[in-house]
Amino acid sequence: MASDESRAESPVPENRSGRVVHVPGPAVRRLSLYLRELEGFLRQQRDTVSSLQLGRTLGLTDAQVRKDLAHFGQFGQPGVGYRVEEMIGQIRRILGTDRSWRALLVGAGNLGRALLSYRGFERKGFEIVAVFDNDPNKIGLGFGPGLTLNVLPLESLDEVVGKLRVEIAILCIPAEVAQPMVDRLVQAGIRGSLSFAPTAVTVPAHVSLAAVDLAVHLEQLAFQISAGQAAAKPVETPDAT
Amino acid sequence: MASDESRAESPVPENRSGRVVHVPGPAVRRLSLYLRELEGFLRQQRDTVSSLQLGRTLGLTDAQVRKDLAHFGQFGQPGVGYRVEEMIGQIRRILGTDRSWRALLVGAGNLGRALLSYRGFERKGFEIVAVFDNDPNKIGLGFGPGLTLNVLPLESLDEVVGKLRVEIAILCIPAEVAQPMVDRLVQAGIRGSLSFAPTAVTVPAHVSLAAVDLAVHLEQLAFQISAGQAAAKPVETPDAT
DNA sequence: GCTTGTGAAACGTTTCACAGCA
DNA sequence: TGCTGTGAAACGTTTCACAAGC
Repeated sequence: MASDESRAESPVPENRSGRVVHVPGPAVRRLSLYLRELEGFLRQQRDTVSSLQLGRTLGLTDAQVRKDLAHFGQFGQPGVGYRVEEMIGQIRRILGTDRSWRALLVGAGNLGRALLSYRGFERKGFEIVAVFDNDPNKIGLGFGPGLTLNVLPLESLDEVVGKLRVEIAILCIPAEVAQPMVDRLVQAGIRGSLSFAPTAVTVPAHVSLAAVDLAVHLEQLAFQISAGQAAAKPVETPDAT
Repeated sequence: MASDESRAESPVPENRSGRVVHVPGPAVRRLSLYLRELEGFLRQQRDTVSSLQLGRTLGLTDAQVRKDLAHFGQFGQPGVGYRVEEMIGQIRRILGTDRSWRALLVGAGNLGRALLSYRGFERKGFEIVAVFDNDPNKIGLGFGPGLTLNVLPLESLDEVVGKLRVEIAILCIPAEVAQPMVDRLVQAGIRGSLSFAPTAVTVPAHVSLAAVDLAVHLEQLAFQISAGQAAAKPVETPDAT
């Protein structure tokens, strides 16, 4: 699910010197945001950006930006800033999106359809290579942007994961069936899941999980509106297991 | 957007004694998860739960659960735990979802359609009362579960927000138009926005913002898979402005 | 015996402030 | 002068451990 807490406790990548260091989970989460901003600067033909500029629209201080990036190496030039193109490449490498990932989608409902038609995933390096559903009426239907994907029955799941070397599963299924489905996917060899089911799900230690609960985000908004004067800093709302 | 760091810096609610206290942002985010778990326990006819049971599937310690809840008052009974029904009511009250919220949706694309057809929002107290789009071909089309909502032109936005007293906007629109649309919604009197546009957005201090960037969550997954051995704790992935 | 609520300690993250480089 | 990288300080969150209540 997509809601909350989250100690995405950062694993232990290595920095330029090859030393293995601890990287704060929050820093890793911000990396994706820096990348998104940098891609925007690239479209504006900017060659370099300073930490101040990079943090501005994200509501982050320049010091925060520098600290975050410094966890992974020394990328900036004093007096100049960070080279936009180089930094994009570096962050992609760090996040592991400098190559493409094969994903499958489980649940050919409205949300699944919406995700399939969204081109943003491909641009970021994620390719949805198969769609599954347990509804016999949906099997075989064309799906996705060019209706090039046929909805497959769950029976073929193991086979497809193996043959197509699928590493990531995206779950757009009801809460009640989320845990068993994740278990089955793990069994099939999936290495990570992005779940949109509004329920907690657990996975073995060698498998990764991200969860997005859309209702949780609305609840956070309600809280901010009624209890506070809104978030002090911009928030990319977190989700938890 | 829904991705990113996020200091959803917790506003300053008051606890049972009426004292205004600081509540950690992460604790507020977890409140939604506790609520979701509690609703599950309620369906199982459970009368009470202990902090240990409540935290288990969320990957949280019992101490964490108790500390979080204690920020808002004393709800538990030593030796017994928390009364499920009462706790649900308390958390709803704290989050502000003990009443219903009117929301509008901007962007009648695939994602917008998926969100509209999702009944989970209503159950949580959020009612989508209007849908807008800038595409003339979509104006007037029936939308939503019973096709009861007609897509409206943006010209009528101010009027609708005022007449229907809409407080929350849900944005399913392209990145390029997200900031101007948010500005316009704020102008119209909206108090909070949930944005799915893959871009940073800023709002004035009196307005709340939650942002969910679906691609960001996949990137975090890629990082966990390639750099780490997965998240140490379950994660409801956060999003940021 | 079981479980809460809570100070105090441990731990983690962010901010500060500045030396050093372009 | 402008900006990075980074120790050290400040701050925030989580964990511990235990007294008190059911």
